[in-house]
Amino acid sequence: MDWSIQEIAKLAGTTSRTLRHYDDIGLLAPTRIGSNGYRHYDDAALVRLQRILLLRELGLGLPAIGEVLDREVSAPHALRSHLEWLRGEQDRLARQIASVVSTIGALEGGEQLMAENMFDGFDHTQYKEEVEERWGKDAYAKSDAWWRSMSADEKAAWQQRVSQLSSDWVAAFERGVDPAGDEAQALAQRHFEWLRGVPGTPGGGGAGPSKEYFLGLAEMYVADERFGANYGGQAGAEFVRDAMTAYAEREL
Amino acid sequence: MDWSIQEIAKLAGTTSRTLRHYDDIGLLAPTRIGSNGYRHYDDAALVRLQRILLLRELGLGLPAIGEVLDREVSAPHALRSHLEWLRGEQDRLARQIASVVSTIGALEGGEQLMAENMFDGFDHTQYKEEVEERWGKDAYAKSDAWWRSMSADEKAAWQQRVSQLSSDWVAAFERGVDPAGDEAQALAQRHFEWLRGVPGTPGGGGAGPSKEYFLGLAEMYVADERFGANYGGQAGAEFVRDAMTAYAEREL
DNA sequence: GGTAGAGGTTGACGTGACGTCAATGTCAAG
DNA sequence: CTTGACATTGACGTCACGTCAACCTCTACC
Repeated sequence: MDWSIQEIAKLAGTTSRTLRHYDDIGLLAPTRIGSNGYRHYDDAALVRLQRILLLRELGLGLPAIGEVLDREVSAPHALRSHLEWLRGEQDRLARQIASVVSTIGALEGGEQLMAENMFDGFDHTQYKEEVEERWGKDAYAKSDAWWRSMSADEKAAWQQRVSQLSSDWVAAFERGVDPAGDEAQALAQRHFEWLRGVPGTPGGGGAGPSKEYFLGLAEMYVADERFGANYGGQAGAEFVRDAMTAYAEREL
Repeated sequence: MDWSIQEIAKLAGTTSRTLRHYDDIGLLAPTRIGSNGYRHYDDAALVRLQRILLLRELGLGLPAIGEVLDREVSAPHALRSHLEWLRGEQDRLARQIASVVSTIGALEGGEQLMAENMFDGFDHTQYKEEVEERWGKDAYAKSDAWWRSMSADEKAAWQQRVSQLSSDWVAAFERGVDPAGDEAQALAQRHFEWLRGVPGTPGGGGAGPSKEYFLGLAEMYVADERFGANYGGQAGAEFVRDAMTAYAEREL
């Protein structure tokens, strides 16, 4: 049982380059090195190599594989934490796919690739037509002009406030508070006040948004997945909508 | 509208390092570079940056983003091919998760991390206890001794034959042939002849495997997800099983 | 003994999208 | 003048190798 590097590579279904790499990083040393520098492997090395490749196919990283084979951690333990990461990746992919699908749909519906994230990560201007139809033709233009008129400092401060509001929403949602309770209603009020500060939204700069606009916006948040992404997922957006709806019914 | 690199980074929710990177790769050049070398950006750059970040969140690569923004390809087209990729990744992850789960289960059931891939990517020796119980105590030992007695060349040739058989199975499955038809039955026969060449399997080296062993093996292929992975997935394993079962009923 | 040809070696670059120093220059404020 | 915040370029590290490049070794054949 004495194989050259190519032989053992073929036996295990990998390449000699990979074996040299495993030697370099100390994962699998050759059994013996000839006086000519050639690497030689025996059957114990083949077994170790096949275990390496088995774990590699499961997606483990080479350092983690080394720890398992050298008994520093148990295989089930390593696999279980690896499993968490795999599931996390799967979730991330699922969300990304949903976003891509919805974006393709929006683009094919004739919408433009708009700049997002100016207001709250949710591009209100994306709904230009809808907004114009419902609240007047110059809403978008006014909003845009207002934004462009701000200094860099003002914009940064604005964004700071926006992201604070957003993360407070997420925190409340994750703690599982009641959308109709005091805490969520206080957030809804802040959201209302915030909208009052945005010209281009009906009521912006004045008395604040109308009940209909506020309710419509809440529904749009749920309808567009990209908003949800900034508010803790679809369920987060629904939480925000419920709180906003309750607020509107009570106060507006 | 003239921002420093830090200012525009904050506005868009990214870092100055990222902006320098985008400049380096030609994705987003600063609007103006001062005599001191400082980068400056205007609102057109901000819009472009935000589009970049939007597409980046969907998972597109920076070169692909550049092509979309420079109108070399349409956004829906780019997104659709990206979507294929994402779905492929999702499938790969799902299979990997299934394998990890099954491996954890096997390990916790007291089994060892065995070397696979010696015979057909499916480690028959993993079923040592089952094999011993059903076909005699020395089956595993004989198989192991036989394998170790081969020269490197013989082993490589063996693996070549094995992988040829495997890929022929996959090809037949993917073409959707009838498991009970001539083509699949010819493959089942080759599988039978192949098993006859494996000592340690009942009938190996002699008249060939028994009907019960052949049927049991076919069921094991379906039961273990790792076998399926080498034969075109779960459905592939089922196809192989059906063909083998039909063969056994007809010929053995 | 010369010469292919197959196979071995080390060394180094490339992949993707930046994070993270390191060394150094610039600018406004006190 | 000093301090501190911010700017620059340059270069390494990430992960698991693929892919040359330049060179050495072994076997087979004429």
